[in-house]
Amino acid sequence: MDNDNQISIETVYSLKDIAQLSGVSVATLSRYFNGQKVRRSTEEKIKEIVDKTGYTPSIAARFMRGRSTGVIGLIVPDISHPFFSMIAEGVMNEARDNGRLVLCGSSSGSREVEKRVIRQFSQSILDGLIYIPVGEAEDIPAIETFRNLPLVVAVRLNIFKNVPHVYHDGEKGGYLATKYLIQLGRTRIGFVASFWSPPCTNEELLEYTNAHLAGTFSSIHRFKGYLKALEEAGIPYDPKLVAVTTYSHQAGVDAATALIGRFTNCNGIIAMTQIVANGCVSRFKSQGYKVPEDLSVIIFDSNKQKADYAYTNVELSLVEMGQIAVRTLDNLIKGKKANDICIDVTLQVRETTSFLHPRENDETI
Amino acid sequence: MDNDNQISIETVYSLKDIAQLSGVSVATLSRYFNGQKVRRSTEEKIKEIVDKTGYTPSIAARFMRGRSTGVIGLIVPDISHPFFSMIAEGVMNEARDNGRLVLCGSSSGSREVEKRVIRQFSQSILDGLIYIPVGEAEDIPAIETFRNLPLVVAVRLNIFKNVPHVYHDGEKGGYLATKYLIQLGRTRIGFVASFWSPPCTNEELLEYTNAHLAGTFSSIHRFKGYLKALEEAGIPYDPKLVAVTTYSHQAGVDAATALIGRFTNCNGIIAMTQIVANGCVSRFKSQGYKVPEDLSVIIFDSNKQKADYAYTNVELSLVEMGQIAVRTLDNLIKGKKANDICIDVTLQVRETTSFLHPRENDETI
DNA sequence: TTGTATGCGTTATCAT
DNA sequence: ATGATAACGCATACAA
Repeated sequence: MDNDNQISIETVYSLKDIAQLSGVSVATLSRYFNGQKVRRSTEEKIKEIVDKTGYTPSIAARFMRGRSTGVIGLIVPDISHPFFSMIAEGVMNEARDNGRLVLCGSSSGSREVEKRVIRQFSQSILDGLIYIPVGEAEDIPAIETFRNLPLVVAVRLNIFKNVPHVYHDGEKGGYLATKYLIQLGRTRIGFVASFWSPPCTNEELLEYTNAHLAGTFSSIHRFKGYLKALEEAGIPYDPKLVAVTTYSHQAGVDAATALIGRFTNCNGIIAMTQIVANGCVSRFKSQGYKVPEDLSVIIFDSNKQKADYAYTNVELSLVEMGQIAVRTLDNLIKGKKANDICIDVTLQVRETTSFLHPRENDETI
Repeated sequence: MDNDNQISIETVYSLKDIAQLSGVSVATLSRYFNGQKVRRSTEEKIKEIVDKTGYTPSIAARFMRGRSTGVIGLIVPDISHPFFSMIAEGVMNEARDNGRLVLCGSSSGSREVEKRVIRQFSQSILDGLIYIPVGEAEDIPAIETFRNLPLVVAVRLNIFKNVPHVYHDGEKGGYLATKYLIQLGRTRIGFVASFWSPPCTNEELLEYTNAHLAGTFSSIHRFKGYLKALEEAGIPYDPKLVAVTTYSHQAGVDAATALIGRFTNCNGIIAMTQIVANGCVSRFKSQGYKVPEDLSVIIFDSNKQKADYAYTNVELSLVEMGQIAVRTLDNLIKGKKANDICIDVTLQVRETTSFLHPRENDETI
């Protein structure tokens, strides 16, 4: 309100405008905005006008000249799923703090949609891309699809050669969970493996572990840890204790139904997500099981969002994964070499696990 | 593998390249790609080359010429929160199906961060912006901040004049929930109002309803419906039955503690989210309350992600809200006028509500 | 219907 | 250290 310049905050200014207003050439201005040194007095003049106008460079024009735009892409299978939205939070936070913007697309859980998103993205203005593939082994896009875009794969492994992958140590997670249940005196441990679209039956899971594309599934990695812990403890593997299912609440119910129907005397459960575990537990409860006494449960999850049960879980640090993915991509964009990053996991003991107190008659549950 | 052109799929092509390869001028090409009519034979030639090269227009150059980029912005308070990530899913789906891209930023629940995001966004290449403000009444950004960008506000009301808002009918939701609990014979209905940062105490809530910025809070709207239903039923309002708190699990626990501590003989609860309700319920349960018999609970939520309790809830259709926001923004971008859209809500009766069976001695709980 | 020429905001080259 | 100018890929006014 103090003085009424003819400079309006509504307008969008170009370098040329600023040059005119400040009496400094566009070339010098460009250099200034790109961090090069200018004379002290020049800087003063520029700063004044920039303050008045609120000028900021056009990222479109910048990109047209072949420079970086500060925009990175993020493709997730389903942004409404907390697992991915927490990673996205990490990506966006880290990106923002580095002055980057995030172009985000959700594949809605479908490879078909994912392809469309990738196509849209690769013709876009991105400096680089963080790609979380839909969890199906078939029909993975070819690396050429990404057209020389600096690329980081998150969550999943072994998707592309020579592309950095950021993932959790699933095998260690499966191992820790299983070992802990064994330490609690539980030897009938159910493993509920979740897939977006299950590639095999419970009978086939052990063999499928060695299949060509098996390395891309988180359930498989965790399953390997499960096997390792069993072997270490001298407990024979029983495929009846495996349920192969998907990622929904109903999937958990179905898995529990299967485990109960096979008379496995299951006294421990390892599930991939909280939603699935909720389904499992509700089914077991309706059969009279008590958690954690009769059935101890461990999940893989980030415990940020507290649920009804405080699940004992393998902590997955999802926000952190997003941040790491951005940093890795940054390195790639700057031309540095970037390697795969395996994020460590820890077991958080909460309320869904306890020592096994054997009943008089295990058969009659 | 059939014939070996000198056209490589790796290269990025410009209009000029396509002009050279097809023998059509850049102007005609430009017109063609913008949907104008060209001669049949010309179209054939263009199509052939486009197929071979995989050419797509540079959105940066397009934007520089003042045309639309197909990019819209989405600012959410916290993408890791399921409430917002489900809206984001709707936004991204609808945007994708319209050939648009979504630049997405998370404010991490802080007005300060939100300001930075807005600043980044408004100097960006957006055709328009969907803005979900952080839930604090203070320090709302000025409309000028958005620099003539077509703008749609989602979730919240009364943020800007002459800007379309897309929101749920919170008052109806509060009314439906309260009325239903009353129909179940419950007259001591606790209202757990959640805020990102509570602007008043439970004693002050009734008065705060008329405050300047109160219209921006979803809790307030729902509270109005609560009051209306009470009045209709001739039940006097009791501020002791109100708990003003935040959005976490712990907030729910605290709210329950307050309600219990005030000896309110609460037999119904209306909570804003599932997380909060979970906290509430766990606290009441530890005091011996049974859900739904002793305490019936209704929440506001989208029931997509099934929890342990199948909560009776006011269904919020969040994905749909995202879609509607995009369509509204589309209209705005096309120069059409767009009005506020109030999305209808319905009550979904599930397992956390039942008729009240009075105890012998209500005092001794 | 099609082509030519100009300008959008920026960076890079070259000269000063 | 700074300024003038060409070039980036596209859209459009204008000419053909």
